[in-house]
Amino acid sequence: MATARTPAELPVLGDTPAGRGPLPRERADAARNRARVLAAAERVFARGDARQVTMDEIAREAGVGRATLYRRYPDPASIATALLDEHERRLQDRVLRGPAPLGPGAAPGERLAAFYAAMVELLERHLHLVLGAETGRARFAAGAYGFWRAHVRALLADAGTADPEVLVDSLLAPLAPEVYRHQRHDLGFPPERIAAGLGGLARRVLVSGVSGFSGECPPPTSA
Amino acid sequence: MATARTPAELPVLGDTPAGRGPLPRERADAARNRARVLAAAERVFARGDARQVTMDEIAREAGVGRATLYRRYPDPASIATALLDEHERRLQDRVLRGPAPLGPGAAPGERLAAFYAAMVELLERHLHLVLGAETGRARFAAGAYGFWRAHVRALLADAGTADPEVLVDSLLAPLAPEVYRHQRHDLGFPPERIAAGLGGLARRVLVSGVSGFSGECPPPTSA
DNA sequence: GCAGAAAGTGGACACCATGTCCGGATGTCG
DNA sequence: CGACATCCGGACATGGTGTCCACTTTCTGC
Repeated sequence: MATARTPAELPVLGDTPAGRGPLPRERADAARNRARVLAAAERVFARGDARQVTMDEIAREAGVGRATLYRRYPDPASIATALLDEHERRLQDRVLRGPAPLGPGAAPGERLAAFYAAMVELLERHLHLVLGAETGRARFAAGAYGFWRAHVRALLADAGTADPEVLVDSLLAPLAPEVYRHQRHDLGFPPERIAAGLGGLARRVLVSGVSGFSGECPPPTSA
Repeated sequence: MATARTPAELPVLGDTPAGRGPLPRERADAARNRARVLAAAERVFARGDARQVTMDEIAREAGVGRATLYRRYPDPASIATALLDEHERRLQDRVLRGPAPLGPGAAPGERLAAFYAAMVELLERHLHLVLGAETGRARFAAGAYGFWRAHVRALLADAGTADPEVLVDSLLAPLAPEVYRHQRHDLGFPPERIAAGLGGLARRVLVSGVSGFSGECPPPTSA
């Protein structure tokens, strides 16, 4: 009951929407502009409110026309997503194949705590991008959310938690970028403290030995 | 240690931004238009995507000029907030002075579970307004969030939870309207199931006898 | 009642971002 | 080196924003 294994067929992030497919080779100027655009977007998102970055602004910063942006990305959010892709993929790999407790092998509660810590790290480093990428409902449609959701749901199921399907979104909610921004910058808590709080939450919710102790606490049946 | 009491000096919602203050009386045409605007906004938010309701749309629906809207409300979100005010105030009153377990008197875990259930009820009934009112960071700046935050923090402190200050925002995160919308409409879960999941979470996190792991069971308070 | 003052109203305006189109420039391949 | 496909970016139409100001409605004091 203890070894949480993430199912193999988890949804993994696809290629970038640009899709440098196998078909025709990408032209040199196109590649140059793609790099320019991404670099410029990184700067633009970093300075100022990521939530109201405009295509115009990125185009100006990159020194290209707006139509060039629209050729590949429909909106600023998708550019932020493209920038995040690599980082999220790396983290997904650590979850799937890395060492415990983030990777397979540890108890579900410990794995969830480690996952929380890793996500806090990601948010700390790339908050501006996550804020830019996940405007409201887009968060749930994103490929990354599907992966995290499947992972945490598997941990919940492995720990024998009641109704993992409905609890999983509640446990992912504290990782919404707006929540982290509030805790981190409005309230001023250091990342370690936020991660520690979430870790405590994880261990309390996913008590794997729920019936293993002497005290016969009736499982909290929901009303 | 069990009786959770909410501090008396909780921040309570102020008057509506219109501020029908003591100063000059509100003119008849102004009152008439205010009612028109609110009724129209209710309709507009209810039909379609609350996140992209525009001042133009509300003005047209109300049959008034845009400048009339701008006189009182700076943006659509503040109109939605005004519409929510009454409902949230009523719920705040039940939390402060109503019967247990939502009001004072029950164990912290039970009170949090009841609070979750009440919020799910509010979200179910007025989701379109909450979605319209809380665009990203505005959620945390709103007066209502301050109230819920103080309440839940008091419950955490009363249960002896470690670092309530940092945990409280994580426990409020599942109530973000976007999260509820996803669970309710993308995934199709009924409100009762969502409330039950949150109730289980509440009882697990707020185990009042946190240090005594041997025999302490949460009191079997019936709902 | 009535006139004047104050408050309220809404059409008009300038600004900005969006998303698309097309003439021209730029690579790539034969 | 020339032809062709691809790509670029200025220009345009659209729609929302927020403000200004001339006009109308209501309230108050005489």
